[in-house]
Amino acid sequence: MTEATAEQRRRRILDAAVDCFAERGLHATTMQDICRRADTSPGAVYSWYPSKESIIDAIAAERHEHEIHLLATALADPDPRTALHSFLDAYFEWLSDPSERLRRRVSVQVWAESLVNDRLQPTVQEGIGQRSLAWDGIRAAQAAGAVTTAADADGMARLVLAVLQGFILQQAWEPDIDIEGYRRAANLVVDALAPPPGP
Amino acid sequence: MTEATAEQRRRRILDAAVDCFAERGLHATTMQDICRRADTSPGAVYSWYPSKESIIDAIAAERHEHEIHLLATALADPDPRTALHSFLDAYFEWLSDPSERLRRRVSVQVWAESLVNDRLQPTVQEGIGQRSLAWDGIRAAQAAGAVTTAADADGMARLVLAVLQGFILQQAWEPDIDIEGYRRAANLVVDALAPPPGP
Amino acid sequence: MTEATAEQRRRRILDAAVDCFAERGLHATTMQDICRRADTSPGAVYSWYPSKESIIDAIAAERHEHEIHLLATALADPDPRTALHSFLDAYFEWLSDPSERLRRRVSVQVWAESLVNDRLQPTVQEGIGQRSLAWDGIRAAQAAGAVTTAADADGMARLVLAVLQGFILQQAWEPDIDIEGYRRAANLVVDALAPPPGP
Amino acid sequence: MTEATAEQRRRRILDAAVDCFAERGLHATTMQDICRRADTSPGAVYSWYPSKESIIDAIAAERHEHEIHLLATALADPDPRTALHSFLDAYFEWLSDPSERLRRRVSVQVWAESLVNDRLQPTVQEGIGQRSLAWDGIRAAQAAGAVTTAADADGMARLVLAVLQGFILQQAWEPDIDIEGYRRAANLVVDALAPPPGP
DNA sequence: GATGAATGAGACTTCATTCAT
DNA sequence: AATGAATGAAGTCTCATTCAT
Repeated sequence: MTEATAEQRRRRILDAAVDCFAERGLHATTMQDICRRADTSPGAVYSWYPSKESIIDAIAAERHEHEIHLLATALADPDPRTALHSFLDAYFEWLSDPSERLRRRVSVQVWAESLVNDRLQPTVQEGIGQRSLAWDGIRAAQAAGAVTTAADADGMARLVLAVLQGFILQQAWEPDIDIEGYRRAANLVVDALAPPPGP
Repeated sequence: MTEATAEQRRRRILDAAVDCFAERGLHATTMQDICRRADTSPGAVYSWYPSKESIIDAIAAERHEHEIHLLATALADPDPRTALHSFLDAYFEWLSDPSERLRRRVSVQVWAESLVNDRLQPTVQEGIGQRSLAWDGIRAAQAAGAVTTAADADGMARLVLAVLQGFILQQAWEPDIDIEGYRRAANLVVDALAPPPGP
Repeated sequence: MTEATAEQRRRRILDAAVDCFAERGLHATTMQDICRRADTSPGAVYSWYPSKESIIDAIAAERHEHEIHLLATALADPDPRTALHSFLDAYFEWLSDPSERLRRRVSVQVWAESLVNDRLQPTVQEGIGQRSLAWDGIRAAQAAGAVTTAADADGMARLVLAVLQGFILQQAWEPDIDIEGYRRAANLVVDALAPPPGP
Repeated sequence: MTEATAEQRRRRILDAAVDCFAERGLHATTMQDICRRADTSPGAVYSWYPSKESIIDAIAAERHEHEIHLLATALADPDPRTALHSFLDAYFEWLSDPSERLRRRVSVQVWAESLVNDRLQPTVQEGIGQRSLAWDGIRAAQAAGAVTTAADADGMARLVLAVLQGFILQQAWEPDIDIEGYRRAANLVVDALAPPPGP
């Protein structure tokens, strides 16, 4: 069996799991549900993932990787003045992608799970990792005079992440939420922190 | 049995449940766990709450009531210029109360549960209710020229709530988070939306 | 619930388990089988024994206790000349008890299980314990000149136990085995080791 | 494929199975375990043995054949006076062979299995067969005046087998058991039954 | 002939809920 | 009104066996 086929099997299982978790939740979803949706058998699933937990882990890890990637890419922007805006732009693009909607719903559930499950803490709460990235970016921007020093970088990094986390939550609650309206409001925040260069 | 005694019984059960839910999560907590912590028996619990779900509902409802109260009180402020700041102040006071820490942890879990459980939607997502309150307040403030019109009230209302929701999440992850630092950053946001009256 | 009732419950479960184990074996017996035979539910069983393994352990322990008791009682005989015969008499009495037949069948299965399950080793192989008791008795008898010194006590202790273990096995295979015939042969052995006092 | 190659394949599978069964037991051993140890695939195994049970059967049969051979050879001894000793000598030689240790461990497990599995009864309990052989031998010896008639042949045959079965069990429990010591004790038994010719 | 991924029945165990005491 | 032993449906996971390649 080629690695490509293996990847395909894992992909199918993970996608099925995301569907189920989004629909019924992490705990109410049974392995049978996942099997049914992936159109396979328990044995087959267990040959790729050793437990239900490991499926949740894999989903969390994938999601985490994606977020780190988003942040790292944006902060690679050489101009600290625009890095924060770039990040927000990229993030909102993801938030606007309807095919990622289920994944975002699952994220909220993984947040909750990570509070009571040490296993997930390294992965999920390395939103801490995100924050530290954000923090670096903001400090660089402060040093460049691009970001206010009226609050410290740590608080601002958390704030920016909260603006996005809160939105993920609200969007999960109300799928038809007005993304653009929220985005405009969010940009006011970023402008407040990193005022766009004046005339 | 007087109503006062009854209230006391319910209180004990709910407090025990919050402890357990905060520690192990909504699903990993068993009724036995709750009984043990409340120092009572399953039968006794079931004579006050007809199901585990109803206990979760009661906790969610209590929490919801509290939030609505916080918001309503702040928005009762006759001066739209300061209402938003009042709200934030009151909210941060609650966020700083260590005895409420467990309750906040449970909130995150209830958020997740409400995504997959229609039963909780009216209660929890009436953050929608909150939002509508906030929205009213912000529109009033806009009308009074106290809040920018660069974004619409709905987006701003969501934003303010997101700033708080995101913080609840982050604080649940990191209990020792720097509240004051975050608060300063959050105030920058509110200032950006509702600039404090100039000289 | 009184301790007597509790004991009764455990007794019923253990007896049902012995029946099932004797009939189908340790592994082929399901918890459902045991429940059915004990006329109870899985939950009830699990409130007395935390696992299927623990039921096996309890049976092994009970059996072990009984054997130690048999041996200790016989060796309490102050006359080393007759102690060995007393022991054999008591043991054969047990071997002749038809109501203990199933228990003996289970013993054989526990022997096998103990070979691959560290958990049972202390209990089952403390046939070692038995042996050491037997060994003490035989040494005492040798010292008293009641037992030949043509072989050492350890080997003879093992031999006596083997004579009984082998018979348990053969009896499990052939329930209608001739006990008295075997007993006469076994007594020849003991006579060979501990010649009855001459005229 | 030559019969020699086929035999080699079966040999490898059986040897692997013995290793696994000795280590983990008949039931805890999976077909995968056997495949891994035999360095082959499930499909390959199934083309030689139609089921896991049939592997166990084959091992039991092999063992049985070996025992019958041992007994038959010894009883071929024309002198009834020495036949019993010959048998014991040959058997102890086998018991002393460390390369057969695992096989002896498996025997104990097969004993247990044969109690609950009709399939194995003909093979394993044809220790009955052994006994009948032993019985013939002993009766011949009794007739020749070489064996006491203080007990009947059946009981004595069982006794001799029990002495060996019990030792297999004890040796399985304690691999470092003192074989020679036991052997000396066992010889006392045989001497008791069949006193060596006097001077 | 060999491979090994897939199958799916069935095992052990948990836990929300009930009800006789 | 309280107790807590009992219930039993349902969940996760295993593994003997098959069959397309």
